Amino acid sequence: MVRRTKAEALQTRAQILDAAEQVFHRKGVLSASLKDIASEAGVTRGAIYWHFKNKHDVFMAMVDRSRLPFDSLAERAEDASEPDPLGRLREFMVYLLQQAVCDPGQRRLFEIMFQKCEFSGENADLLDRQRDACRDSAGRLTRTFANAIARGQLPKNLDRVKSVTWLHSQLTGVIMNWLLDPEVLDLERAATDFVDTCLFALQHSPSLRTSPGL
Amino acid sequence: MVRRTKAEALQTRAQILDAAEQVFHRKGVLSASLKDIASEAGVTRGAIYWHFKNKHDVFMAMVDRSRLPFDSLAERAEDASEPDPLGRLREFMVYLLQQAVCDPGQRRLFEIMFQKCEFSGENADLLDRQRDACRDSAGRLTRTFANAIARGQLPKNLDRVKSVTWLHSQLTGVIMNWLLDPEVLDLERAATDFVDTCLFALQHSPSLRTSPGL
DNA sequence: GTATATACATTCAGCAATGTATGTATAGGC
DNA sequence: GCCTATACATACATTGCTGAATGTATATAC
Repeated sequence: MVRRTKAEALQTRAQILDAAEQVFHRKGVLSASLKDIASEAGVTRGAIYWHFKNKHDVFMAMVDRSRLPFDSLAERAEDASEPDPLGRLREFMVYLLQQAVCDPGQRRLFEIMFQKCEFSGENADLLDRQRDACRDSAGRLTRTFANAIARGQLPKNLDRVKSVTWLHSQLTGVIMNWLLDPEVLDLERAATDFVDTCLFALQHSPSLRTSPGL
Repeated sequence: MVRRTKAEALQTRAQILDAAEQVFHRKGVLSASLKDIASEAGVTRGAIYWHFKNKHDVFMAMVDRSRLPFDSLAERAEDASEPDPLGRLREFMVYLLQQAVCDPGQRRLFEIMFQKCEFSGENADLLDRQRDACRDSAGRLTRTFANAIARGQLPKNLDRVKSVTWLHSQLTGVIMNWLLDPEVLDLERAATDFVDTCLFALQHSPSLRTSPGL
């Protein structure tokens, strides 16, 4: 091959990331070699080393590429002027679960992160970033909860830390468990019931309140 | 070194598995080499190849070694003659969560499985075994639920598949989330509240029933 | 007491992946 | 129309690990 235009170079970069996603998903992040990714992308390793520092750099770029679609939905839920914060939160959670089922790219991403990835060595910083992302979501949930409490959608004496942590765990748990065994349950149908059960528990479970007697 | 007695050989084997646990936890399963494990165990790679076929075999042996303590507790909950199946289930879940916090070995195991392990290539069968183990637990939960329903501890029209899947997801989600960020919450204290919230939802959430109106 | 299987240590060949160095043809600025 | 940075491909050296082969000293069976 020869020198491409800038637009073509960007496309090459995207091709490499697409290929990486496929290969990471098929063989696992650590087991995948740059040779694998290169041949999947229809280029040589030289091209990869031109666009990226090394495999870890490719992986990070691939992860970064796909954090966008969820943000807008989540933001609306934590907007203080939103009259129905719990409704937005419900929408968001259902959407997230259904995306995991229906969007093959999203599902692949989840499977890579949950099953095909070692958080160690070079990837140790990825664990930190996961933790940061986790705390971000927790912060959003906390603000959304505050709005919901102000509007009487959640009880005033809800233990914020406990309930946020609990709800967040529910989401990751459902996704992870379903990915492990997708056959046992039609998650797309069950999503709303799962989410509603979580919200029901938030609203009514005494064990998530600060003062047990209320 | 020289020829050891059978008892000493068994101890060597255990040493290797202990070392593997440490090294897998520190470097990740795929990144760890047999050389690492050997030097951690104070033996040479020759010793490992004597006791095991390869690294994957070591890993499998390490995983198999630690499935025992939970079984007895879980079994009591699914015993049809148990007068308080939900109470046993509660005990078991709380115990499981607290073990993840307090028992360093158990925690290490969880961290290896959740964060330091790629389920791909040679480890693909491990994913199958995870799935099997998951279905085992689901089966136990199903039987326990049946007992609880028979004894009036859970509603008659509970959707078995949905509720079992949901509860199981809660457990794995809580453990996984806490392992990612142990600082934000004292899980040992929160464990009972989390479990009670889950049980509360099982008992009262309309979204887990088969017929919504009841 | 001898023979043999055992429980390792040591050595070696070979591969596969990585990173780098170099080649090369073109795009785009002047 | 030339020059240079760009966007790759190709070739090479190095490394680290694996698995198997071999060595060896001792339990243990007989």
